[in-house]
Amino acid sequence: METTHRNEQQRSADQRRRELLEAADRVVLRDGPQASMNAIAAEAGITKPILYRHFGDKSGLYRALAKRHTDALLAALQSALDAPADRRRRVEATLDTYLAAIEARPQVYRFLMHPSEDTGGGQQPEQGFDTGRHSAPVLRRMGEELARVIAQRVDLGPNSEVLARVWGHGIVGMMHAAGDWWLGERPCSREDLVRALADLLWGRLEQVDDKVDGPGF
Amino acid sequence: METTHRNEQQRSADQRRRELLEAADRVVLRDGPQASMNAIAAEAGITKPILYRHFGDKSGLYRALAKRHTDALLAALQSALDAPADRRRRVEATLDTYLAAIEARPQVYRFLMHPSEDTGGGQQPEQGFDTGRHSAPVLRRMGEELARVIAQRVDLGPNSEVLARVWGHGIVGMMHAAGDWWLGERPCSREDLVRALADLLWGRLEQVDDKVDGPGF
DNA sequence: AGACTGCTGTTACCGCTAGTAACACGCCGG
DNA sequence: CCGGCGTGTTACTAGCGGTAACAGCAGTCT
Repeated sequence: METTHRNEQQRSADQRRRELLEAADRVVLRDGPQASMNAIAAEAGITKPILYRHFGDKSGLYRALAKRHTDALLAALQSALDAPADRRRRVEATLDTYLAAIEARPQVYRFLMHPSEDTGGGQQPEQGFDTGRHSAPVLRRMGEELARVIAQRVDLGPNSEVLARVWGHGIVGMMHAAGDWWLGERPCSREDLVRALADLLWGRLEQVDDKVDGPGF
Repeated sequence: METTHRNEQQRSADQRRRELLEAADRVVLRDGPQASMNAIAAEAGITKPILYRHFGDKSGLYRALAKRHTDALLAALQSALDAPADRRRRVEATLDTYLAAIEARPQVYRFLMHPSEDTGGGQQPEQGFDTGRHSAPVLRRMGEELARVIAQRVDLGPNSEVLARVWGHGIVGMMHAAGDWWLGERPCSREDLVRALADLLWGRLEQVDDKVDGPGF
């Protein structure tokens, strides 16, 4: 029967794909985001063209690889965001979830934060200089998700949609940059960092007093 | 005289270096951050080994190139940060300065935001997985500068130093992420974006009301 | 049976990259 | 005249992403 054959083939292909992704995961965790296709193929016990048949090109493989981790991280953040508690506690829980994730597996974090890798190869001169677009896809998705939650739960008045998206991306960027710096220098505990960031979001920048010996304003 | 000769040589070398940097600048502006050493050498009218004698390797050239732009951007931000006005206006002016800069020259912005390019070449397997460290140097410098200004002008109570650095890097990350997203989608005017971000920093997240039809909290 | 199709896998290659070794010219002080 | 020094070149290596061309093995159709 043809359909059965097709299904078996399809199942086998999907299974193969999963195996390849797991092998790629191991190599990326070991060698960092610049792991070569050759190394990944060797880890999977095969050769390069098979990888290319499955994923098209390197960025295809990396996108598939990133999607798994991104989905997992976003699910964790969603559950923190949906916890039954007041807003301050939910914000702190979300920050802590993100920071705990990057603390637990910095290599995965580093891989996820790499931007789209551009065109990589050397053929097309990529004539059209596309604007900005430096951030990693995971940050975009987190920003959009947070914007959705903000717009859904909070009354921001007119222009609420755009305002929510600004805040979503801004807060995600704040979390990311502070987390990246903290991960490199470890200047304080995770709890302290969470509290400091939540304080910042809670308007302490407005409330704190000027220093009396400051430069006059 | 030997010293005269030496000085002339030195002056000439410095001038040459500046010429090379300007050529590299043109190529990076045209081809993006993945501009090749060959292309840069051709633009400068010379060949590769000279570039390598001047800058060591690609990341050396890129660091020298980035330093110029970073210094210029930081100087502009400093003057906005030092303007004689109240704190809210200074914050808005600083945000607007940054956003205007990335809006005016997105290619430069994109180049600056590229992280350290790792080891690039293929020699060392980079066995020791260094932690995080994804952010571009310009973001680190901006974060540290802002932290310095905050710690100097604002009274944050105990642990003020660490707190100021958290806020510095966090605010810079917020500005960067929101700016990157805005530059790609242009969902609103620059003034609107500045106001939205300043509002966020000014504690509106605390003040806004829950939506009455929200999921119950 | 035999030809055909589709999938998996290989080897061998292309053009590109970063980076380097080795050699050639000019200019200056001894 | 000659040995150093700085400037420049050509020609090369090793590795990368990506691909063409081919080999073997299933199952299907005539």
